[in-house]
Amino acid sequence: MTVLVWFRQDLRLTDNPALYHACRTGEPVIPVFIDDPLPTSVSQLGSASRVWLHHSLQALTQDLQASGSHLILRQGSASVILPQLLAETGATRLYWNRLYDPASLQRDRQLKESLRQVCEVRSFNASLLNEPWEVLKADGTPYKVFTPFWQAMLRYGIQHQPLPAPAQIPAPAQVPASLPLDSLKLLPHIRWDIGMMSHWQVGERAALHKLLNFLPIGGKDYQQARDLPAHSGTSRLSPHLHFGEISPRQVVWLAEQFLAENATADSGVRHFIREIGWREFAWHLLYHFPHTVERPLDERFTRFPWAENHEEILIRWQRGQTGYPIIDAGMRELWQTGWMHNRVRMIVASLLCKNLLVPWQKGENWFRDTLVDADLASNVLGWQWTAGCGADAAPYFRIFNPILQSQKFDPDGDYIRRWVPELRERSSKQIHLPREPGENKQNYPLPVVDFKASREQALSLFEKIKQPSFRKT
DNA sequence: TGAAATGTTGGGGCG
DNA sequence: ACGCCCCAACATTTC
Repeated sequence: MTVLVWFRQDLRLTDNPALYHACRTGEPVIPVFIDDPLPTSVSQLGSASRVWLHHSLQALTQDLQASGSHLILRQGSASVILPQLLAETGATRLYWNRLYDPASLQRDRQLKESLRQVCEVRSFNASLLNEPWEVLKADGTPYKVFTPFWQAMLRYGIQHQPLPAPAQIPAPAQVPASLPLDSLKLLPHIRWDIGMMSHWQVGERAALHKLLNFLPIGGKDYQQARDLPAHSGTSRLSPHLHFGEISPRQVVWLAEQFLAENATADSGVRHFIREIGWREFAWHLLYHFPHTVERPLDERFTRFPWAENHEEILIRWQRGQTGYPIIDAGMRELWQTGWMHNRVRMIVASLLCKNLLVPWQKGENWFRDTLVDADLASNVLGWQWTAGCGADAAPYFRIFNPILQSQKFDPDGDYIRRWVPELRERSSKQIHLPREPGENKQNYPLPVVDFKASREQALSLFEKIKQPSFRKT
């Protein structure tokens, strides 16, 4: 009698339903992680995420060890590995926490179906406040607008208090063989990961620490501070949430608790909780509209005339060589740290889609490969929102002016100075502006596109597809 | 979770 | 004192 707990993106011991219920059986528990290259590219982890995963697995291994348990690592298709492990260990139960991306959903459904013959299979919700199918409009259809969705979610509430970490995890008499972590080859050959990871502390304990430090300080005027990329006004919890080092339920629970204990805490904390709501909304949408991973939710955009030959332009954008200081700062922050401030994500995305007319999927792919948080649903929501083809999307005419945005949200230019050293000498007034053609600044490129002209071009192109679609949505 | 163009108002300089 | 112009500052509308 043994329980297999299949870890995926729930790399924590606290509030981990699969692990919790496994321990409650009183039987020996075998935690396992499988590096499973899923067949669809959209489910593959990006390179930055794989680096994070390496460290997160390391942390999980240690935490499990402290509880008397051992994480088993395997590589290959889960539909092959799991039956093997069940046979090998004689386990009679298999527990996991659900994933909600289309490919994992399909795979897990099939697995559940087939393995049910040989053992008890149970799955749990560990990564969302509520199941994506639980909160629906009165007519039973999914929400497409955030505010009513979030109001309904708040009314519905969080159904359970976060679960405690098991005090002790019973180990089997015989621990199955495990691959060494290094053999999963999650780290790159050229060790660019070292610089990136110097910005982060990985693991469940680090995540909790970060949240508890953020609430009292960051909660103060979060609403304004979160828009200033030069300040650490955001929680930076996204990668921890992505790998389940902390659960959204814990985040909301602890934030609510903080509010209850600090009557004077301003609405910043509540606004922060609302951001967790956006993550929830993203998964709600992706669950109900799985095709939006690759195709626009708004069908009219399938006929949008994106630029054909955009390879070189895309590369300039990726490398942070567009000649727009705020854009280049953001893209370089992403490259160097695996993360970008949310306000800047919107600005760089707007430039790519609306001024450079590069299909949003190209930007989405780049973010997916370079972000340590790389959350499929949030990423897709964000890019479709920017392109104007998603749910609750920015109207097509909403085009960010990178200079105005820079002046507004990085008024002293500190963020630009941090990531674009070529411009450090510039005054706070000058630093937002592209290089003038005559300006002697050979190490900083001229702007990749004329903002005003490209804006007008985009407006006229968007105008053409504006007619309502005939298809009912 | 816009930007730019256009419209309106009101204070101050000045003849 | 008054009209006139200029132009911020703000509001509205258009893209």
